[in-house]
Amino acid sequence: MPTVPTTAAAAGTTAGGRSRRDPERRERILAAAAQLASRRGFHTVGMADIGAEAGIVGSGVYRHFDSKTAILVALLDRVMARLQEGAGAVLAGPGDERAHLSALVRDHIRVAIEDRSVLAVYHREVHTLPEEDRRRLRRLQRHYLEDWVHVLSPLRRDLADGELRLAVHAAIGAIQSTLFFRSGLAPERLAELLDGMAHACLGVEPATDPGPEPADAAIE
Amino acid sequence: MPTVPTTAAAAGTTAGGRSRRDPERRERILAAAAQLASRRGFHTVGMADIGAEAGIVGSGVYRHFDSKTAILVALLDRVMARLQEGAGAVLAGPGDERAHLSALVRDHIRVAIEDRSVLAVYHREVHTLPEEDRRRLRRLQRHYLEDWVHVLSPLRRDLADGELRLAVHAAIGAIQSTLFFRSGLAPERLAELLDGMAHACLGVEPATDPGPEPADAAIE
DNA sequence: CTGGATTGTGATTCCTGGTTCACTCGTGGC
DNA sequence: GCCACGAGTGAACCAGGAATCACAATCCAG
Repeated sequence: MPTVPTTAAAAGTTAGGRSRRDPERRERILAAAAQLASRRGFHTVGMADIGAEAGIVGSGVYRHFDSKTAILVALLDRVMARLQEGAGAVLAGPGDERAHLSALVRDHIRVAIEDRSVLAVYHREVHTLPEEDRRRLRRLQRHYLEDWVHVLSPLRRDLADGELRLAVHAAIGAIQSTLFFRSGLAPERLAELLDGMAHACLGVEPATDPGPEPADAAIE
Repeated sequence: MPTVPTTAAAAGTTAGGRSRRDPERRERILAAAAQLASRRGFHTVGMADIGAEAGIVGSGVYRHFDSKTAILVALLDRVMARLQEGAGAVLAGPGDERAHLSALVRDHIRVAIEDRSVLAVYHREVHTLPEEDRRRLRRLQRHYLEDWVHVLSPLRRDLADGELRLAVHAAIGAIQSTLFFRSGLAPERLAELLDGMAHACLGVEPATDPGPEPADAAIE
């Protein structure tokens, strides 16, 4: 009755595949937390749930994270970092404002599709974080947003400062709408449509030139 | 040391203003819950907080609601109903698809600005509800969305079904972006910009005609 | 004026879920 | 092969917060 690893993965001691000691357990925990939290909300999932989904028991998670919120923080930190890196790579690359802006849009779409669940969690749970972490993340978020505004600004001279920010928020909001419902569209088509709508929000024609490749340019 | 009503409001027995028995206590509780939850997240606010903000003690809330989640449900039900009523009034009114669509956009913007906090709570907390309530609300949400799709469809013959839904989601996402940051813009200007961007997402020129007035047409 | 229903209070209960702990087991270095 | 250490386990602990209860104050009928 005991010792039978219940869940899928069946990370059994002897069974095929990974041994009881999983070197990437930490990753699996993060993935599990992201997955569960995006569906049911972070506070409704217990350590037991997260552990189970990651192939261990609830208390075992504490071998990898100090607390439950530490998991959340790690998760959100990571996705925010990913956005920043993308933006950094874009802005460091060649091209004019138009090209840069379009590249920013495309990179955000990429993250929204690839890291869908984590980004959804971010959007819903930042404000539940303890003061300090929240501040830090919000600051990063503001920087990221500022990158967009800075590039958009010369293209939309008709907009005041606050209006530029609103436009950027709206564009990102449009992109992230895909986080909250399953369109069922093929990823390419999805990306294409989001791209068009984000640009429409910004009031800027998309740069036809694919622009600087944001892919792993400045990351590694 | 006891019996001194600690909190602000000082809803004291004799003091000026409202008596200890507030006829609209229920409303104040809902308002308080919306306010607090929109800032700190629903699960991080306690019954004590809600009560305090509403001028009573935590346990007193149970005179008006059966449980904590009952408050949330009442809140979300209400905002969803408001959206529906608006859409119903719009569609019942005169005008072609263009006019209807623009009116839908404007009504959603109105709700997003007026009921800002409740809508924000909705967006973040629907999926934490118990199965049954969640289903019900999601169904209503789908109906509402369907209203938009139905009107948009003839205007965007180039889009497939799933693509129409995506566009609507994106437009609403753009509008609701205003829920999550303080633009500081004047409400009229804010509404104007959101209107433009939502239409841009939908790929439809806004109807210049103000269209049918959604205001309290079919509500009372 | 009086009795009953309603609203509000403070203390108490109770339980969920995060966290800790003592212990076991597998692994990797010597 | 042996030892030390890190990963995983199950039981126990514990706090915080939702919910309950007995009681007081208020309002409204009749």
